Amino acid sequence: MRPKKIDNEALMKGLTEVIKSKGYDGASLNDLAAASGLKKASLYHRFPGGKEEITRNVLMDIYGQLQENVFGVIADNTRTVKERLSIALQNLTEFYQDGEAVCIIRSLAFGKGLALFGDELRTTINDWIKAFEQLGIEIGLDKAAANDAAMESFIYLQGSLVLSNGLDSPIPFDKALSKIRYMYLR
Amino acid sequence: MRPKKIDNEALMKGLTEVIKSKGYDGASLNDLAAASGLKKASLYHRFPGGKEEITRNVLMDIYGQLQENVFGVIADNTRTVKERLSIALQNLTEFYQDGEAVCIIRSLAFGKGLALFGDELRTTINDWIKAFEQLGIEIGLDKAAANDAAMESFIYLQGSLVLSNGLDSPIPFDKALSKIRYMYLR
DNA sequence: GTCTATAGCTAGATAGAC
DNA sequence: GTCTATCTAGCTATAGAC
Repeated sequence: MRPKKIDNEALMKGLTEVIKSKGYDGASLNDLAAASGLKKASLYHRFPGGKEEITRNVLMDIYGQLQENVFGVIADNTRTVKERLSIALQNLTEFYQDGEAVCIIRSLAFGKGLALFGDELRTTINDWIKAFEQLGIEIGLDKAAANDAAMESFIYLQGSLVLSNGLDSPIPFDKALSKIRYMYLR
Repeated sequence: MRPKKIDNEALMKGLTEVIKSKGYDGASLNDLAAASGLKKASLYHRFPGGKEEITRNVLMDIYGQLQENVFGVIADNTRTVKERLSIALQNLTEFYQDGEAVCIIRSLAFGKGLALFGDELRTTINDWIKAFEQLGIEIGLDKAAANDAAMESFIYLQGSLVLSNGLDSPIPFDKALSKIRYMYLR
């Protein structure tokens, strides 16, 4: 087996950057090739399903990162609620580059993206809800209130990213994370 | 001057539908022509600037609708705050089809859309903030708190639409509008 | 003002050499 | 495993008849 010119990690990093910033329709294979360091034909060797397979892999990669750095942290009951929240929110801040980055869930949740990746998107969103719901129960909320709070945390994150992206300001994102923290530490 | 086959209102309606649901990159001139009832070349006669001009017109049209049905209603101090909120939120419910519709602000707030229409998007968002900020001041909030509440209302709307779109459920959108109402009527 | 026809280009995707 | 070269389809945009 011939060694890979670009290892999987570097490859996914370049591909993810393009898909996140340009969206599914806006990202061309030329863009993806340029950002990954491979030629188009080589991308097809790695991902025979083309752009759709590339995007699905990017989405699952991000799903894995969220599981490890957010959902998993939130669920780790060897730490206090406060510690878990601090780590998870810090990881989210890095993940979304202080509100500068676009969330792939949002950029795929309409048009062709929703049709192609709706199942994966719903899984990711539901995992978010489940993780924060459980955290709500731990601080004493009943099931319904915990579900409300979990949805609210997701809404804060997504809405503040739209606002921070649109106004080109990190402030809404930063404030939204503070509000999420406050929801669970009050 | 030869009469138009499709009047401006019907034309904008078809174009808006496509841009909103498919986004700037996802909407092709064939899509736009099919939805508008005109052929591609006729669209260029009406909009010499092509897809960019079409999208800018759609965006400004929506901006006008928001001004009339939301910002203007919110600012109409011949009515009580409660009345104004009820009408504006009802109009938003129709505008976003109970959470089924995609918000064009969100679908344009990244990639090529943000580069091309960033100014118009910022204007629209800032007008939203200003309208709700003024409403907050009317119910007794100080300037900073009113600004916070206004941003929060925008965040609730956008975030709940991402959630409702992603989960294909009207519930988050509906609850978010209730929360906005509650913020100003408590 | 709308149309058919088409130019010119870029998209996604594949064949086959190395 | 990666590349150059190429195919076909679709794209944005324009020319010119009616």
